[in-house]
Amino acid sequence: MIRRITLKEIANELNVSISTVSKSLKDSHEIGLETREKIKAFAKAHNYRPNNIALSLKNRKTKTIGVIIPEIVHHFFSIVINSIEKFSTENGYNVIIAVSNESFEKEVLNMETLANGHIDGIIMSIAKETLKKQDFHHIKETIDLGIPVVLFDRVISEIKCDKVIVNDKQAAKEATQVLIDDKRENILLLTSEDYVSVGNLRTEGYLEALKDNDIEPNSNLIIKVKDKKGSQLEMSYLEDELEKAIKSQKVDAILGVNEIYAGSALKVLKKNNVSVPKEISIISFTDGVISRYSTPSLSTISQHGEIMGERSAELLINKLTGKTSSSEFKTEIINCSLIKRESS
Amino acid sequence: MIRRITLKEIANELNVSISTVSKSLKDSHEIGLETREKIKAFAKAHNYRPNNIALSLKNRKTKTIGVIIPEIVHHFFSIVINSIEKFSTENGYNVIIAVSNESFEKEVLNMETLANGHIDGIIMSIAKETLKKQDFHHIKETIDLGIPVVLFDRVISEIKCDKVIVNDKQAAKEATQVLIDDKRENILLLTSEDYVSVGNLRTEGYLEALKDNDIEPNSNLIIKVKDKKGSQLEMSYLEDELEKAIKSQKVDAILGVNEIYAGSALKVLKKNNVSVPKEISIISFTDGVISRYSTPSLSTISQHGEIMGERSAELLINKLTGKTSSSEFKTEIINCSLIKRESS
DNA sequence: ATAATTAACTATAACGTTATAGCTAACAAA
DNA sequence: TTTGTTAGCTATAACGTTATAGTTAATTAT
Repeated sequence: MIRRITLKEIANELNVSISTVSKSLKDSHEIGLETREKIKAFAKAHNYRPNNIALSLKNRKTKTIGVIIPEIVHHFFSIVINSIEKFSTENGYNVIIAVSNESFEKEVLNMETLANGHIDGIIMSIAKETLKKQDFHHIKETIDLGIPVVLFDRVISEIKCDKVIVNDKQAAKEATQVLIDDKRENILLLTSEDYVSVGNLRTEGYLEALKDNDIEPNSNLIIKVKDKKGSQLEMSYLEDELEKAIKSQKVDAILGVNEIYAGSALKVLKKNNVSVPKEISIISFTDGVISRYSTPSLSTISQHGEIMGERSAELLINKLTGKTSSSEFKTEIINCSLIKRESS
Repeated sequence: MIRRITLKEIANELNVSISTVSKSLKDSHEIGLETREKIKAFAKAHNYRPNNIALSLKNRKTKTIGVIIPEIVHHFFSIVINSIEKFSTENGYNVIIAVSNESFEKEVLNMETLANGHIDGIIMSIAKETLKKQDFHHIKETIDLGIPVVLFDRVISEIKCDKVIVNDKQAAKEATQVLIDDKRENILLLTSEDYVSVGNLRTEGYLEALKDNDIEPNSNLIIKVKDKKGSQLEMSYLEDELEKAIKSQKVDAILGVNEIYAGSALKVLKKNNVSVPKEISIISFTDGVISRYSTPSLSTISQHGEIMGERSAELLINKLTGKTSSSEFKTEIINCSLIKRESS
């Protein structure tokens, strides 16, 4: 085992001061050329690398970004992380990941750990439980500490910070319109519970499209999937409700607020020998792997996770490097796009 | 903006020395009860939190684990990360993620960055390009620096460290046997190129099963998917080759070394109106979301990513805490299990 | 009464850096 | 000769901790 060499050790070996070594390695003209070259050669030969922890302490900067997400085994979030990681690395930042698992408590804990020196800024998407509780003190405290925060996807207006969102409402409206234009008027909406901001916005878009086309909204056509932790229950709830719904009334289209819901719906329809898209067509949010590999493949609304990740990282890094003022906040809206496949 | 309070500031405010504050907060009996209580109250009121960077410098420990993976938008890897994150957090460690994107250069870079003070140990799965190049100097150097490394899934015997793998060969053999028992003797293997250790082992298992049943292996029934970066090309290669294969010879089963290959195969079969599993049955590795949501759902061999992640983290943390000797290495083998669904 | 002990606290060094100010010798300018 | 300048280096403090080794003053033992 070879311990990493330090400035001090180099200084001792070459009988110069630590300052001389430090300056030489920075190629300072304060140090004579000969000494400088000698020190650089020695450092190189001994594979000197500055200790980042010491630098962090000195500079009060860690060059690390914390990302807090509700889930990691999730197509959309993993795409966003990937893109954050890519952009950050390119700009000299490391990424440290924390998963809240949709739990308020864990989110708070994660935030506190990260805020204690580990990171320069945070990118996050809020846990469902936090949204339900409406308790955002941890986020506010972090911001008060001078640590910039960027919220993406699941955001709240109450907090003043940079945000990156998708035009959920508009996208849902447009998707609904596409279904209506296809002469489908009994559109079933598979959405999440009200406190999830994005689900809510998508529901609004759906309702607006109906209104614009003078279609009376029908509460029997809106299924709000109860989310139980441990998604097994969640899914069977969805399946039961959907089966009831299609048996008790006419349904000729389904709009799902995420891929899992739509994928499950497709399974239910097939089980009931309903042909897709002939009898019922489907459009869903989240352009993930389920949509592409199911049969028929699902038409989806892409939320452009890569762009969201990149923009989030960019907004944060701009704050960290002082490129943008620390008191002015931007909300970037990414336009969704409808990817037409076989299900519609 | 409220800057985090430091020991020094508390000391100044209360007219005591920094040592007194430090000791009081650690409830040292060297300090009188009254002073101690006063300091603790003050610290609490001002929401004092020790600066982790300073602690890291002092203790030469960061309480952080680095994870280097080839991809993050990938069911298996994201499950492993999730599980590493969970176990690590429970044991007081943070997780910092780096993605090699299957690139040797990026893997080396990631490794060097992480090894410069950021982390106490590394868990990694080797990039394809690195496996191809057979250049593992970066991993060896890290180990030489006294930083413990745990390899999972894609490992190499050349490096002495803890490893967590799956009994790939045996699992492939068993899956092949299941197909043979179902009277399928023309089993097509969809595998990766030779340098990918796991693909290789799975191929070996497949061949062994054939041999055990006195079936002559047929090279036309083995498709080695060329991996081009940018998976679009990779997939069309697979689709073209597979289509040729099923048209030119009898095929009654397919074994895919991962879910993407199997999912793509399913698409090809459907396009060609081949009924699954009646005419051709499918078994694949990686128990992900594609397998569950495709129709028919795919029988898969689960690699138990959660267990792999947990074991990897456990092995590493045991090294970090000195629970296990730093010179003895273990290879844990996780048993795969076959999950039977509709495709076989 | 003097030495020994103890309680309660403080000073210092160290972890590995870097920025600032300071020092010394050589040489140039007045 | 005296002062000023410059090149080339060093000392010091600081980032926020903690462990070790002091330092007092009061108390106890002899």
